[in-house]
Amino acid sequence: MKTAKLGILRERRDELLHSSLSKALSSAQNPKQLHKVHTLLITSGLERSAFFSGKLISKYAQLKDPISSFSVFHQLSPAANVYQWNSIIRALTHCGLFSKALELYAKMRDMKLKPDTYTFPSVINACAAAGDFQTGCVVHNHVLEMGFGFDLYIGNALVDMYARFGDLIKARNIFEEMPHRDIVSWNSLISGYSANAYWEEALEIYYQARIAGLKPDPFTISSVLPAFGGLLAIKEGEVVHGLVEKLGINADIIVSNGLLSIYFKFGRLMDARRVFNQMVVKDTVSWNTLICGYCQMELFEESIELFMEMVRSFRPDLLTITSILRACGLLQDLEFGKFVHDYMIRSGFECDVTASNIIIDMYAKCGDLVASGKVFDRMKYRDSVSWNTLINGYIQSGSYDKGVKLFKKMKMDLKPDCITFVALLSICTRLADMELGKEIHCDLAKLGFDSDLVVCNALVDMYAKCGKIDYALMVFENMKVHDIVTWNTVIAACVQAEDCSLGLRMVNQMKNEEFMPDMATMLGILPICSAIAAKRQGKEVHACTFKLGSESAVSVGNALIEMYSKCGNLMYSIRVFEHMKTKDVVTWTALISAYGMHGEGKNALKSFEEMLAAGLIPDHVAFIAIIYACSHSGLVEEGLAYFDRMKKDYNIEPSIEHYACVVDLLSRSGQLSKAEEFINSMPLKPDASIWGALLSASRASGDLKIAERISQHIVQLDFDDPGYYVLVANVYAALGRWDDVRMIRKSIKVKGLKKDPGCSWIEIKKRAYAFGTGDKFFKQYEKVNKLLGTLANLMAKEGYVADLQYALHDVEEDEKRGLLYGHSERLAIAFGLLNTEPGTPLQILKNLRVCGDCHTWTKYVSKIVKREILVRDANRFHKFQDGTCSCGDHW
DNA sequence: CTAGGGTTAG
Repeated sequence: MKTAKLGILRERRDELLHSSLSKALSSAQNPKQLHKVHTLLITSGLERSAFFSGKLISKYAQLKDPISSFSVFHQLSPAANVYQWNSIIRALTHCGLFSKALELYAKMRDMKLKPDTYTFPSVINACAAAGDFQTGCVVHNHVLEMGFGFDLYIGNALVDMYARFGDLIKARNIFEEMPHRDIVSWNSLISGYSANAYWEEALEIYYQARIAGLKPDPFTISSVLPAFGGLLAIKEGEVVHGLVEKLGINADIIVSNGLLSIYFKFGRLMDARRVFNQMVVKDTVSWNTLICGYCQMELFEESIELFMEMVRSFRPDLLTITSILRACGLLQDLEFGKFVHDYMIRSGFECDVTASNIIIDMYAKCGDLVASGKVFDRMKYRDSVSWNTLINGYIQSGSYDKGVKLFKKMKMDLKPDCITFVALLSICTRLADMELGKEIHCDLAKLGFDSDLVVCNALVDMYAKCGKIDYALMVFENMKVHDIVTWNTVIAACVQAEDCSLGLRMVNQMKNEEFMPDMATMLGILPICSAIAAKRQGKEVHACTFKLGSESAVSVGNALIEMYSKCGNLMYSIRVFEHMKTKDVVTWTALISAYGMHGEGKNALKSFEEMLAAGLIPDHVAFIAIIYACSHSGLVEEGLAYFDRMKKDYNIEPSIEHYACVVDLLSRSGQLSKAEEFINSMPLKPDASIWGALLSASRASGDLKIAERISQHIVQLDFDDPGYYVLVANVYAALGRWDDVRMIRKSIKVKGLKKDPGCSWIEIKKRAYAFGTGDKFFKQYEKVNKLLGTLANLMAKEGYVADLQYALHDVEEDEKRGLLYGHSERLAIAFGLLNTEPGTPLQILKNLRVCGDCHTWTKYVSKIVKREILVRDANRFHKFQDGTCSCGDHW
């Protein structure tokens, strides 16, 4: 009786002890309290009880003390039961000791202990977190073998694991086959898609969950927000923001941080700011997102101010520091950058690879490559980004050889990646060093990077800029996917190779593949339009710039000015110029050149002075433009004055192009001997362009004595441009020295040079018609020939006499006249007259300079047929009207 | 069992 009573009392006491210890255990907030409870458990002999040992293990893990967890477990084994094994595996996983957790799982199986459904979630979690795909699959098999495939928690863990491995197909399959799902299942899949940037899929699952009537929780929202951000789905993002308010989860810090982040991605600074200001609790991530967002919007000064504000109440972490270092680099604020670097070292973040990489970049952007190199050398571990960043730093500072050297060192240490090769190719491009380029091409092909889009784009660019358009096109043809940069590069390659028709075909092909042109595309197409005077396409591009909102970009405006002027519409050039809000030296130079081409020298002078008044400093190109403009309007004194001012006032050493312009200026105005004197007094060795300028002028003015002397100079120079040989041959032809003509023609052939055949174009009703010299094989040849005959008779009455020195073959006079008839611009003009309404102005394009006889001929035609005829030759525009030409014969 | 912020390039 007594013992029974005692027994009941003891039981009652044990119960009370048990429950109070249990309460104390779960409410322990810190290691100190926990150790106290642990001691009590030991003294009461409850430490190893199934209930308390498991709790202890978990509680230590919760307070991030895996060693104590393990020591509790260790005292139990080998007698530990499944519950205790589960606890230790979960504890180790929770504390990040994944391989240790997996080791224990394997040991548990070795001991023939049967895992239960509670074992697997943490084991799977450990595989996922450790990135151990193989073990993950093995564990998955165990799950199936044991018939746990339908367990909700295990299924959720598996979805998460495969998603982390990037195997979204498997994750999706498991998800689809789960007999029961909860919000965690949906969240795991959404987050898996989001983390792997499968934005559309993330949204698809999110909307499915919504349709299925699931209530989103903070996990759902923070997993789906990056997808809205990634797709720039502003409207939908705002809807989610509304939903967050409605669900009352706007106080969740991770949700708010997510909202903050997407508003920055949308470029909505004010909305981001509002989210941030309304946050009751902020953490380091909130501040980092804010600071980083300001950096993304290029508000670097403001981001540094925010950083200063942050440090008053928060301790910046590694990510704060790296964000701010990026800002320092982009601001080139070396001073502050050094300060932050120092702070980082003091905070013990120096060993972080990413942070060190950013520091290398920061110093490089600030131009201190020595400091970059020091940081690089001090790093214990380097990844490919470290190497790439330093290589790119050397490239930016122009130390290409150092970049190449570092690349060779890198190859001995680790595998270069596609970014490394892009950097190296840019070295080849900048140096136009194709030998190195080919070497790099081989290197990267061996590693399989020749299928990488960005690398291929860089290859196309490299070959094109090295002058090998055929290689560039070969790489392009072999590419499986293209992006907008591919097209822009290949279009630029065509421009570089002066193959306008190929360029236009590329533009069409690009449109066929439904690529939206961007600003770079426009800047690529405009020079093509300029070169072939494709005004219609040029106008289309102009319209496109409005659609893209890039019409106010300076570079676009500059290209438009050139395009309109080369297409013969000076007025539009001026209009574009006047509408530009910001104008740089290039803008003014484009306008000055436009006036120059159209023979409006006075306006060119005026513009030049206006440019100076606007406070811009002319560069060497601006001087070429103005001297050229003077030369084409016969403003000799003014041109010479600018040549002097360039040296005196702007300290620009004249280059060969400037000298060529001055020679042109003097000789066009008929001052041939002065030009020759000028050449002989030049400090630079005159090249073909210098002698050529004088020669063509002396031929035009009929001074064959000088022409002959100059020709000898040119022949002696022995260069590779066929144009000048043709010029010399023409002089000998005019002198009737046909043996010399034959000799020159032969030497062109021997050198393997090909002269550009004369060619003219005219556009009628959206179609371009091209005519070569002496062409007979076109549809309306008979009609054209008849019209030329009629015109010849009318002209003869007006006093026109053919200048036979421009017929360049050794034939009888009558035949010479016939040859002149066949000059391509005459064919084009006659064709134009036949196929347009009377009174319509004609616009002709010619690849070479107009010959003297054709110039005279066209003047007569303009008077006889009462038409305005605009001819663009290789140099400039000639506007023929009522028997005169706008060039005032200065062509 | 599920969530947020950082680096290099054409």
